[in-house]
Amino acid sequence: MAKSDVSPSVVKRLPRYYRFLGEIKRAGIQRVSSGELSKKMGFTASQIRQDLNCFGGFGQQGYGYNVEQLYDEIGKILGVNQKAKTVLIGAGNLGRAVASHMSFEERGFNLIGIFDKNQALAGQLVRNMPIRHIDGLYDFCRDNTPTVAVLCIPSESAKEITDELVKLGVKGFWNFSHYDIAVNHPEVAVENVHLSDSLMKLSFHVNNL
Amino acid sequence: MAKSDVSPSVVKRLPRYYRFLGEIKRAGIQRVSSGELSKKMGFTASQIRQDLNCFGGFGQQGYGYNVEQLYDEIGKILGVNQKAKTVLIGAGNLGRAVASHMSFEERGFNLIGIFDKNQALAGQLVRNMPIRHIDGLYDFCRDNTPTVAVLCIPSESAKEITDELVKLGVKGFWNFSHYDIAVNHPEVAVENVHLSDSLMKLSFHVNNL
DNA sequence: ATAACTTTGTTAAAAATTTGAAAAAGTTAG
DNA sequence: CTAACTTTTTCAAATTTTTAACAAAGTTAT
Repeated sequence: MAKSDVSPSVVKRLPRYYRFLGEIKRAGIQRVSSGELSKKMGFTASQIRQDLNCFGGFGQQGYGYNVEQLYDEIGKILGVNQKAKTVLIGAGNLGRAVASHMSFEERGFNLIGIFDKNQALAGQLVRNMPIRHIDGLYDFCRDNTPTVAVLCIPSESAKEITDELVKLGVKGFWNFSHYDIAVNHPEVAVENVHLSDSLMKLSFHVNNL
Repeated sequence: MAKSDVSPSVVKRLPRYYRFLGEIKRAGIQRVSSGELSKKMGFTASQIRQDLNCFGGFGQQGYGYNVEQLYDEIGKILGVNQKAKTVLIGAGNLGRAVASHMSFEERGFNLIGIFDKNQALAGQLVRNMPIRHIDGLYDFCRDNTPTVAVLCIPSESAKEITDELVKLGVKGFWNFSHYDIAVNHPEVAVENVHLSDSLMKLSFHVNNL
């Protein structure tokens, strides 16, 4: 099956598999069956087999899956060995935390620049990288051609900056803002992290236990 | 339809509706049709009508939906007017950013305590609230009975703390750690924010455009 | 080498979600 | 007040996702 035919539901679970396999691999476990994965991950064994089979048979009857091989294969599918040049826009509380906290390199990204509109932040180091003023974004992108942007900015500024970044060749957005990139730019890849949506979902569930 | 019968897919979209209705309400718009919502939000009109109908007919034929009424109704369903007592565990980069950045009060939560195992952070103010040492968590919970916890801690510490919090009566977790609460405590409400999963999903999509 | 056992790959069925379309109800304009 | 129009509600069809079951293949123990 071609990668682009993989259903959204499967894509959503791939990172879970990857993380879990990484854990048991580091724990020294060499083989694992769909049944064991099922018990520890909370998916049905049937679903796990179905998912993994989208990419060709990695398992072996009577044995199960080789942890390291499966880990590597899923890593390849996810592209975690890529080095997509990435800029982060917005170095407020959230932006700085994301910049410092995330292992971009282990997930297929290479963070090459951090920008903020607040002149006072300029020069301050985050992750050993100076915060740059947003005015330099255009030139920076022209010179360094990043393909991915992380948006940690308020939604008011988001439309303008997104439009510019798309023009400058950015193909993927990790979007922490409330601006709806996907509706306005259906041609790029967008992954939204809507923290307040998540919080409201929790509110719903807590109030309906 | 009873709230607990609402399907996960619908619950996932409720916060989107709530946010968007809030925006257009603040912009002074008083009525809206499913067709307009569709165009601006990127769902089909049919789906929107189906979703909103789960909770009883808020709309009126030939007119559409009253923005303010619909906003209030969805707010009630989500429980954003609640004040669930909430503790945040882990005041590292991410924890501090979440504490400072999120509008807990507007989403149904009341943040009453921040904890960290790092003694050096104790007393430091975040959101006008002193960081407390984790050793005080037990007494604090016994005295203040929080019902929700935000976990911004590494997964190694997560199991122990989660077990203790569940014993102390915490019913909902906003989980930024990689520890799988839901598998081990199926009785509580869990909303996971797995940033690295989201990042890997973006990697997949960027590499398969 | 053989037999019993395990576990995958695969197919089919079931369940859930999304989309489409028509009937019912209310609005707006003349 | 009537007729044309808009839009929801509701029902049915199509699609997607999940679950179940079984045959095929390989492993392990004797």
